[in-house]
Amino acid sequence: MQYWLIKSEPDKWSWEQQKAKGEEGEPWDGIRNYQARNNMRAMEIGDKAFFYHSNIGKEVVGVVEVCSEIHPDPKTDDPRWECVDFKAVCDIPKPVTLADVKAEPRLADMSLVTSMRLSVQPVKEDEWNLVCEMGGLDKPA
DNA sequence: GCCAACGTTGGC
DNA sequence: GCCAACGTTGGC
Repeated sequence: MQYWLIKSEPDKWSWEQQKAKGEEGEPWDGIRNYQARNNMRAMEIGDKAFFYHSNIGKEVVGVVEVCSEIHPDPKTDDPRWECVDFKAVCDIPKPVTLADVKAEPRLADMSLVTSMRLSVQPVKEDEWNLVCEMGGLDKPA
């Protein structure tokens, strides 16, 4: 079981749209970065990820779960690009903003801070637990 | 809307 | 294989 963080501009694909898909989930297509794709290849069904709104909001708004194996990106014929599907798990009661993360010394090594532009990134277990706590979840998702 | 950071592409 | 040019991301 590993933890991740995925970014989306709410203009293009928002948390509300993700939740509306429910159990069916949604392919995380459109990733055109090798490191991000490699992270998706390392995912297993049942892994959890934070859903982060970039650009607008700049906050962690929800928790999703990997619900498919890696498969070709349906949006392109280029065989290099693959993706997994995510389904919504729960809201973050108090969204954790980028400013919150930067203000917390224990999160200084989080990829969100150190690899700002990476759109699919790993999250360490202690980081995961702390962000859950900051977000107002009683116990980590 | 600007611009810095950074990844990718392509010429040599 | 280097590196300049270019495109994209994402914070501000």
